[in-house]
Amino acid sequence: MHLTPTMERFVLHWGEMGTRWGVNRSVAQIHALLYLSPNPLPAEDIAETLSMARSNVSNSIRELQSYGLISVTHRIGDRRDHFQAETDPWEILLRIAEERKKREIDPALTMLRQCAIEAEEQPGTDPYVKERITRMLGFVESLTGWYDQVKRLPRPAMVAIVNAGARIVAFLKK
Amino acid sequence: MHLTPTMERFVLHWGEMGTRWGVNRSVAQIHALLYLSPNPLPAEDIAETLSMARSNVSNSIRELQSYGLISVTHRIGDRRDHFQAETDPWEILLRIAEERKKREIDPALTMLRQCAIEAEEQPGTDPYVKERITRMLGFVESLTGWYDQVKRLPRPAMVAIVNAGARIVAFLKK
DNA sequence: CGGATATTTCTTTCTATGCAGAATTTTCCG
DNA sequence: CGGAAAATTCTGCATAGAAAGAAATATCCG
Repeated sequence: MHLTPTMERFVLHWGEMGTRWGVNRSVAQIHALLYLSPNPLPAEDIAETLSMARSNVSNSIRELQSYGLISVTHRIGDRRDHFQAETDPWEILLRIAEERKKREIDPALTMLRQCAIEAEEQPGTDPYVKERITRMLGFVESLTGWYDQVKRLPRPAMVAIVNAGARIVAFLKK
Repeated sequence: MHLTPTMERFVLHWGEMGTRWGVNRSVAQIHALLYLSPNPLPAEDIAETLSMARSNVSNSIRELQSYGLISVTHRIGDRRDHFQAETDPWEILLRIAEERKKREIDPALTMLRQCAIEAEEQPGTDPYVKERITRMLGFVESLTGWYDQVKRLPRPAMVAIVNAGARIVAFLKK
């Protein structure tokens, strides 16, 4: 697949962004490429277009699949896998959020709960320390609770919330 | 400063989290330590408690300051800087969000806008590619617009929104 | 079954970044 | 003004993680 200068810029920037957001450059670049591509691409093409090793594409694809960001399709008379990306930005955001929650937030919650229990049991624990831990735990719990509810909403509802912006508060007061 | 096993666990986990969220281990560990510490700590103590080089503490402190997460205080008869962390989780979250937006999102927006213009100008550009770029741009713009409004809200309003959870939609329909 | 094509796994570089320690600069007090 | 204490900047090394390439495995078709 041929990259126009615009596509190349997009792919490169997306790749750099990835490194700042918990995935490596290759994964993010492939994601960008598939996001832009009008049609599904076989791994070989991806490797060639992005000048990276075929094995690297293979591993990166696996990572993208674990996020649920890409899917496999086939064409008659071609036994290679063809990959295509989810193209709805909302869906992309939510799938990434879900996976990162699983990988990052859930373990953090476990740790915080454990710390809270320990701090309670250990008699000598500084009350300030206790308080800081339980406050942080409560905060993360309430945020994840909010997230768990909101993520189930139909897309149009999410759009409505975002469009309402800060006016949401006015509604709440009613 | 002495670390209880609970504090140590907290600090270590926070450090690992940091690496997944765009700051390095040292920065996150220091942040965790200061978050837990009942009183402000001088750099020397931090270095000793966490067994890291004094220079490393110095650089990490600078990073934390650029996020607005810590502040400097002094004690009479002691000319060393003493550092203390913001302890309100909401404030912590918002300051991190603000800084990451500046570092990550704003440049991404610039790139997307540039790509959108380029794609428009270049006559041969695939309409699908154009569409994907403008959709992503619109999405990020609307999210950041939402964020810019919400971040200004008083803390109690944010708490109210989070506590309302998905019920927020019911309000919107009214 | 055999061999071509496709894919994955394993091993080996390579490189960016984190961090320690040295060197330098700044600050403050006698 | 010295010179001690504190803080920062600089330099280089060590290492984790990313990516390449080799080797192994799987898939499919004649």
